[in-house]
Amino acid sequence: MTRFSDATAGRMPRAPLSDRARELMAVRFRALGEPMRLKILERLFRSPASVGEILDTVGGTQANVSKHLAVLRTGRLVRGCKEGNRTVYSIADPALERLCAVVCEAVSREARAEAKAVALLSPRRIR
Amino acid sequence: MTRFSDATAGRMPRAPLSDRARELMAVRFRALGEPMRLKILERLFRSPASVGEILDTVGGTQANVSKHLAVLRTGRLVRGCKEGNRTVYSIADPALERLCAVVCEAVSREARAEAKAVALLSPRRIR
DNA sequence: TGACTATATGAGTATGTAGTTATATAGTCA
DNA sequence: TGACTATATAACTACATACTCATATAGTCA
Repeated sequence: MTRFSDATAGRMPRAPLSDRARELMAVRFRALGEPMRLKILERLFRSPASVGEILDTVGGTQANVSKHLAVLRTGRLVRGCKEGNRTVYSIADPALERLCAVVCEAVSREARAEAKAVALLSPRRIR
Repeated sequence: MTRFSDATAGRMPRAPLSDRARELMAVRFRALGEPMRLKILERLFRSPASVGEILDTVGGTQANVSKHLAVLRTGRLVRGCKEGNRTVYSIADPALERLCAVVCEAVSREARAEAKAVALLSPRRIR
């Protein structure tokens, strides 16, 4: 079996990961690496929703959203549950929102830092 | 400026993100979505290292590693520092290891769950 | 200076993937 | 049953990106 054994809270294991483990991690990160999919997740963080409801929030075509949901399913980030006619999607891993929030904050912090740097370079240039 | 304002610890902001914010997040996640790059980061979690040292650990061609490092730089996950002849790379964001560890553990957990499920389906089948 | 070392980058190829339109599948309701 | 609704998938196009090989850039050391 794949060696994942010595993962420790907040730190990466001391032993190198297996190729398989890195591959699975990459699938998951790749699934998060697309704005439309982040938008879909953002919707699902609020509450579970059917494809139609997601579509109302994020826009785009039904086929496209459906395919993005397939990617998210494959990465095990969301789970789809048939309810009669519809499929209701929900977040599969409770750690996911925190994960996104961490990156969201990092990006936000840097954007602010950059804005400040620009302001210092050209003070009062924009009225 | 881009609106990132109301990020909160561990939760995503209640207000929808801007397209720009989602784009920046996606760049970062995409940078993590590649096994070779995860391998490089794994090396850098241990300590800063020059391209040559990274190359010794992760293998592959110099050109390829160099390009992966460029992607990681663009995503602001690592930082390169010229030291004479060499460029020494290090992790740019201290939150990064935790981020990877969270995903590593999630993947690990599911791999174990799946292994157990398989074992239940075919008990004692493999001697 | 010239030979050497370390790193980055360009060109080219192969593969992946986001998006579209059209269609298939499957549940509901008359 | 047939019409309708909700979702998934196939075929296609356009574009991105991982990799390779070759070359450029820039520092070191004789």
